[in-house]
Amino acid sequence: MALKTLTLQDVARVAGVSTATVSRTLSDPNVVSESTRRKVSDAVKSTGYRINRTARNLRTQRAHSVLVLLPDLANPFFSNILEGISSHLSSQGYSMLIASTKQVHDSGERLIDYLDDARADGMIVLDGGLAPDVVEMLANAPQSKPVLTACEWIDGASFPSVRCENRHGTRAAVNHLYDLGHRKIAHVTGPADNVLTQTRKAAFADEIAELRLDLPPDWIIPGDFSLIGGCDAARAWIGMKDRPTAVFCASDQLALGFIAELSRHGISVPRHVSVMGFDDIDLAEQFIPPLTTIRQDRLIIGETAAKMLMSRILNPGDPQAENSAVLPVSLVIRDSTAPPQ
Amino acid sequence: MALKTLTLQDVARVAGVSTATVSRTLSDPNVVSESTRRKVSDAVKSTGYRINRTARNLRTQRAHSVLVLLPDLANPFFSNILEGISSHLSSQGYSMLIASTKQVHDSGERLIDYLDDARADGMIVLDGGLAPDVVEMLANAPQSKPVLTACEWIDGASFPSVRCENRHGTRAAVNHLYDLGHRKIAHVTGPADNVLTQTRKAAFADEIAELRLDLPPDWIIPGDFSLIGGCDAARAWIGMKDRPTAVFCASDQLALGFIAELSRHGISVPRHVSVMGFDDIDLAEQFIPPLTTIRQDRLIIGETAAKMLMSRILNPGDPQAENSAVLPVSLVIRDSTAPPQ
DNA sequence: ACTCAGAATGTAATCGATTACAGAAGTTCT
DNA sequence: AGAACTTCTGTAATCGATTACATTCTGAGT
Repeated sequence: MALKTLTLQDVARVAGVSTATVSRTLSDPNVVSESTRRKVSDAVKSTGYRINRTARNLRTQRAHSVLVLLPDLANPFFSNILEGISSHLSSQGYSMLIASTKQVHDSGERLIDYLDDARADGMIVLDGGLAPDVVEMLANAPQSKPVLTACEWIDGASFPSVRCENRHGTRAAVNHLYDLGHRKIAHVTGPADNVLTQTRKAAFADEIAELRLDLPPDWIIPGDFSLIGGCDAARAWIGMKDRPTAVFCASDQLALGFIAELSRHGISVPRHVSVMGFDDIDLAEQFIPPLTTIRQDRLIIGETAAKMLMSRILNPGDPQAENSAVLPVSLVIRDSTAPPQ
Repeated sequence: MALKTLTLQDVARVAGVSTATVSRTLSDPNVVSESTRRKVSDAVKSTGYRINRTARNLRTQRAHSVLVLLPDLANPFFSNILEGISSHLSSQGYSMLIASTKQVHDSGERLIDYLDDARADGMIVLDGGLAPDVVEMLANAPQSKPVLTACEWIDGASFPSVRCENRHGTRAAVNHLYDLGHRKIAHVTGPADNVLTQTRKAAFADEIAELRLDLPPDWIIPGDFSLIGGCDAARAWIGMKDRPTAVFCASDQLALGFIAELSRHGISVPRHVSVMGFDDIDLAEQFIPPLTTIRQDRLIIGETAAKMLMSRILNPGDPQAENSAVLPVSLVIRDSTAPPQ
């Protein structure tokens, strides 16, 4: 049962040619003659030969795989992004390795090891909150392997990145609420140190100012992108003397938690207050009420990131490699927003 | 900047010993003398040497990584399982490769290639719906590398597996509804060809029979584990002449979709009908109303699967390797169930 | 001082594919 | 026919770590 591993040698012997010829036939069929090509492919079929990637990787100095780093594997927000990444990578014969920041930390492994020890040819970072020393290391990547950030990015570092139109999306959200007639609009933010939080918060404040609306400090409610954060924010809203009539949450999860908590207090959306999210996760459409939100296409984010990274891996040092991409977002109007009472 | 890659040779030269000694020092410090150990570790530090895994893998005939196969990366149900798997693997110095059945199919890659071409040392399958020819191939795994199924399993194949107490969970669900006073209980199933669907459906029917309750055929409502499936099922329920007063859904997503659709028709849960799910996904607790469900601990499922696979990888042919594990589930009572009107 | 077991280290083969270089075979042109 | 290419194929070195086997060193025992 456990056959001896088949090697190029075996195929070469069966085909009656040298290993070099077999290798060439496999990697670039056009350089060998028609007859050889047939002999070799027959031999491959009859022996059931399959290439040994490890050997190939050693010789070519490529791992033929890419590391994706996320803050938290259990967060469904990333699933579609991974799907997009993996889809492009596998079309290129590359595999996807996954690690979460938390685990890397727990297991005492240094992130950069993946790049250093030839396990991966490049890296896509989905976590803008990497510790500064880690960022430092990546920036001086010893083998100068490409690193790219997606969704989030890292302030102060200059990795190429894929981002969404966060400013534009935020302003579209505020405008939507304004158009419905809202004049008292609050914002539930993500975690304080997050780049998306900062960008969206600033865009929110800018747009509110441009519309000449009031913005008391406590209408910026600190959150953390999670369901629980949304619940907390809802309680903060409930406790306000002068309650905003609309709330723009920095993530869908926040918005869902917010609505859920309100509902436990007998407050109904959008009757008593309009609520918006950001992301358009799968559940947004199915929630009660279906959530008005800003949609980012996570599949495309993933694909774009993978494409950009692959092009840097395959053409290292190409000066005209795209350095960053900004992807569009769109306003999706559902039932969680309505004119104020 | 792009330094020549450091090899064992370099370390050996600096430390003034042979490559064999360096290698031994790294893999098993106890076999070398105290003084050598220090010389080598100094040399490693001063050169900044990092092992080349590809070379090691080639020589040891191990990939030091495991492939995880899921039906659909975008399904949040799997995230926690992945977290559990990855957590254990990385503690063992192993990496996790991920592929989705869909992509493998799209890219024309054969699954077994991963095992065949030395990219992975073993495989965890989270998709019970693999095509029979694929299963056939895996079963006759050429290099006899271990394969294991988790959550779902494959009828007719005898891979070791990690499962949950599906029967017990289902019966607990039915009993909970019965205890609340329900006598007319329906079941929304998963996709027809799924092993979990079949198991839970059978357990449901058994328990109903044991309780001597009626079960008209249309009270088994076909679904597909998804939100949309739940919506469809809700419309089926609405269309019934004699409506069941409680519905046990085969997944949380089904239950959420079910409740959402009812709500769009002005029907409220649990006032007009009690609804239960299965899984206890993160959102179950935050939904309105919070969902009564059967909890499976997905982190532990993942960890268990990884442990079992690793033990088979590290001790191949160990006859006393655990062949399968059945993990407990628990009833989580929240607000989506109540006594009938 | 001498033997000998055991510990520590070194030498060199090995894993399996790729590829630089050289040589053979086949074409075209004068 | 011979020169000058082009196209194909083969030989052998190479990627970087591991490890079987050989060798040297150490110290205990007599």
